[in-house]
Amino acid sequence: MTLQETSSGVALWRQVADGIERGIADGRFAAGEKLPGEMEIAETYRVNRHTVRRALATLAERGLVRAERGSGTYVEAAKLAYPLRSRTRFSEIVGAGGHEPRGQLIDASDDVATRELARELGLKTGAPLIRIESVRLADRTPICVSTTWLSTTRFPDAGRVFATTRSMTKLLVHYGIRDYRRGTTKITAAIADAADAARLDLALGRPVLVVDSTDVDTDGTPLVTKRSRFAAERIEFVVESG
Amino acid sequence: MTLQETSSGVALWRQVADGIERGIADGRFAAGEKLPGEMEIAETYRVNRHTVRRALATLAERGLVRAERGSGTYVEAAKLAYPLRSRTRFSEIVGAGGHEPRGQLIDASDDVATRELARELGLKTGAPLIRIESVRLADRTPICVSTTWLSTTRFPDAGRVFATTRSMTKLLVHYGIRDYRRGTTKITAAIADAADAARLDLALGRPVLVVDSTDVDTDGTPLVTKRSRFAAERIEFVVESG
DNA sequence: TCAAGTTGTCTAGTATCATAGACAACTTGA
DNA sequence: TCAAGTTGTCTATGATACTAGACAACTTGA
Repeated sequence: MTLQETSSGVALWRQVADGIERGIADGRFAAGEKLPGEMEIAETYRVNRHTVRRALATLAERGLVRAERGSGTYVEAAKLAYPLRSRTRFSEIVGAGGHEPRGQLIDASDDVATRELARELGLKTGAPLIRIESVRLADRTPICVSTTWLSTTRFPDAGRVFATTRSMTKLLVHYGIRDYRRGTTKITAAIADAADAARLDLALGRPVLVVDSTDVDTDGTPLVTKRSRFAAERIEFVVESG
Repeated sequence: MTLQETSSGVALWRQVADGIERGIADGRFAAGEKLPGEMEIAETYRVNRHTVRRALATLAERGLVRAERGSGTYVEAAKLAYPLRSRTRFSEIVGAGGHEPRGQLIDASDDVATRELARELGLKTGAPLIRIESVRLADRTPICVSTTWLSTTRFPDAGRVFATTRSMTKLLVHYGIRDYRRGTTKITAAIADAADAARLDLALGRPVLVVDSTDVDTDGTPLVTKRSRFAAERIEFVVESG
């Protein structure tokens, strides 16, 4: 276990805290168990004991661990049960993206097409769009936040329609579109920004899976494009092939 | 665009650097394009110009941007597109993008099957395996590190064969397997550990795409299973559908 | 009871982070 | 040619991060 020696822009105490949190998340430190002593952790990460204490303090503040004077520091929280593991298919998560009635509208606002968005939607750069920010949950655990763009010309008032229907499928039906399919899907990963971290209830610096996708109608005409950010520690995509 | 105000353990310059990098990754700043001036970026993120310069310096060091005195700072790199199909080969993808693919053996050693590995490969827990650690590059830039497991019984001496052939496809041909296809693929994301970060020439704390996959022969019999870690900032998976 | 091991708290010094301002060196377009 | 706008470099200051050492307060088990 070696940390960054050159300046990485991530504080040492944060790296230690993340390391311990990962240990809790993947079961190396089980719930209720005693963590190694502060001195031992300090030696493991080759940092000062005060640095370890700072790391443990942030974890304690978030309720992950509990320190007992004279005794030790104990793991408080159990890993959340994530039902979206083995049974879930990529097509159901991403293909159904935003179509589940579980979604929650955060914000809808006007936007204009960047060159990228215009190309995805088959519009001209600067074309008026409606941008919808939404979050989806499973068992009250936030799974992903999405930003969806639709053409204002094609779907006037889409923000309000989405707010009432809370479903992208129903929204499209409202505009006379009964069937559509996935056009392209691109997947990469990034670190959650402050806003996404807050909405996903994630610690800062935690990774998210970023999925860019565009849905098209049966003729292949682009309808909506969106960017979803999934909490990587809560999700696993399964690609079907063969 | 708001940054963490309370102490998050992530330096401001790093948050700015990540923000700009994300802009490059998602196309808000296209390759070759000029970034906003340092003053403008500083105002956007509400930080000092020196902080922006520090952020840009790290991006320049990694080859993502290039500063020109008196003129501006320009976007240098684009992400490599990596299509996910049932028959994709690393060499074909990289070669198709006009880059030169290279594979490099890091280590080959004996291992035994955990329950997970045994299930993937259709073996019994504890069965002898050969574990191969390798890294793949495109034009001298490391793209991914992989850990590959093969049955020792089925592929005796596989480590040495791989060392000479430097290609999984050629290794399988050596054992009389002419064709194979992708069985399952699971994708998630994580933070690079110290070893992977070093091999991928990544800063610590940077995200990787973790791909677990198993290749099967034409009968569906599992041949090899592997876990690959892709540098998320250099790659984008493209799922083809419809 | 007592020694060993634990967390809690204090002081102090050095390095890095972030801000602020000024000016030099250079490019671009009018 | 010249003004406006750009990046490059310098000095300076305060806040935060990290290390170091010491000791108090407390728990545990022999």
